[in-house]
Amino acid sequence: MFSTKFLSAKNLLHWNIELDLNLTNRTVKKGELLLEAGYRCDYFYYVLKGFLRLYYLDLEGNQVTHWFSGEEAVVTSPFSFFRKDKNILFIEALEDTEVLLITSEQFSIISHKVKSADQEIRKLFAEFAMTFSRRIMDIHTKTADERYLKLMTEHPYLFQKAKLSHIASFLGITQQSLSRIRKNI
Amino acid sequence: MFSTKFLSAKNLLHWNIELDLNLTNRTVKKGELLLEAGYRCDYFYYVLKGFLRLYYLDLEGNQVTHWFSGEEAVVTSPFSFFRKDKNILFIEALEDTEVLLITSEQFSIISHKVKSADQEIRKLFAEFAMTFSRRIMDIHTKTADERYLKLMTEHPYLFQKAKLSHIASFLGITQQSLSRIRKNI
DNA sequence: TCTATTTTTTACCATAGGGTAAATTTCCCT
DNA sequence: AGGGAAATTTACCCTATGGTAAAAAATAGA
Repeated sequence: MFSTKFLSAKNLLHWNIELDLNLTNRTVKKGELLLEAGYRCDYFYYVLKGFLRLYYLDLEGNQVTHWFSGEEAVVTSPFSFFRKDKNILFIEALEDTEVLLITSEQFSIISHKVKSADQEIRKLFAEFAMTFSRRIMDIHTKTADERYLKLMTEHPYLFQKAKLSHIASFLGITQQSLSRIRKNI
Repeated sequence: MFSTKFLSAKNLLHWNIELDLNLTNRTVKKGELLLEAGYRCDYFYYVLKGFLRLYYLDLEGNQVTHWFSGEEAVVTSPFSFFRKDKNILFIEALEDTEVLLITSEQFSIISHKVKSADQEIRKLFAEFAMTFSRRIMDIHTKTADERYLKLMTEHPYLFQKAKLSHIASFLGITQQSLSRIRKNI
């Protein structure tokens, strides 16, 4: 859900030629996984086309949606990419999806050659931190109904692409509760 | 709660002389506010000594603790500092506290002169994003009891410095629920 | 178009945690 | 040390959401 003018398809493809990055891309069919828990995540994924869902499994094995990511957005499994912790995230394509893969080596090249790169990425992460921060505030101050309505308002297209069960776990409620909420509105 | 070797008192005071930053510091007595909602936050605060609590008010006017920050950590009101949105955070000193104030201008000077600055700050924000991310996962998969025990284990000193009402709202429960949880353990 | 499968809704009861209020304990301040 | 204020605990009932299970609706495949 995060896009940045800096990490745009245009810039990336330009740098790919200019800086000889050798960026690769990958396509994932609807319903298939771009990344599985247990496998290291060595990339930033830039979504050229399609729509992704990030989820993990709770102790009972239920999928919990952590994040959605659409076109022109950047996504990764931060615990794995930055810390080399064991990756717990699955990344699933909710429609046929095409991504550019960016390794940390390739990103280093960009950041050496493009003066503002680190600063721009810093901004991107500040946005990430703020969004998660805001989400915690919403959990602590809004009811499930209010969070649902807010999501509907801010990301209506989500309801075209994701299943209600995905959205329910993203909101931190069961599918049945979401169904009940929808009924009362 | 975030420290970074890069933004350390040692480095900051060194740069202050070397780069002629003119950093100022400020002391806040226990119980007083370093920042109030409604006022712009123009600084990164580096905590030299003491302990801070960040909170905001919900619609009923109740304080909701969003974050704690101890010595050698960096704190700010990101929505205000980065986006120039209206600041909603209060920063309260839970004990006599001394902070270094860093403006974005001063930070720019550092980042122009110190090669790795933007990269280090990028790491700091990645840590922030991951911590908030993890907190959302905990809210979605753990009971209040489990979140309380985790906090006790990971940040025991918190219980020396903060009131239980602060901790309860940080965990997203009422003080009465926290009391009940403590009784059952 | 029909059928099988998946997704969503509905219904029922169970439970974690909230709200109010009062009792108790702890902490300050003089 | 004593008294008043603040913090914490306890008790009560209430509500939002969870869990299980089954019905209904929607979707996809042949």
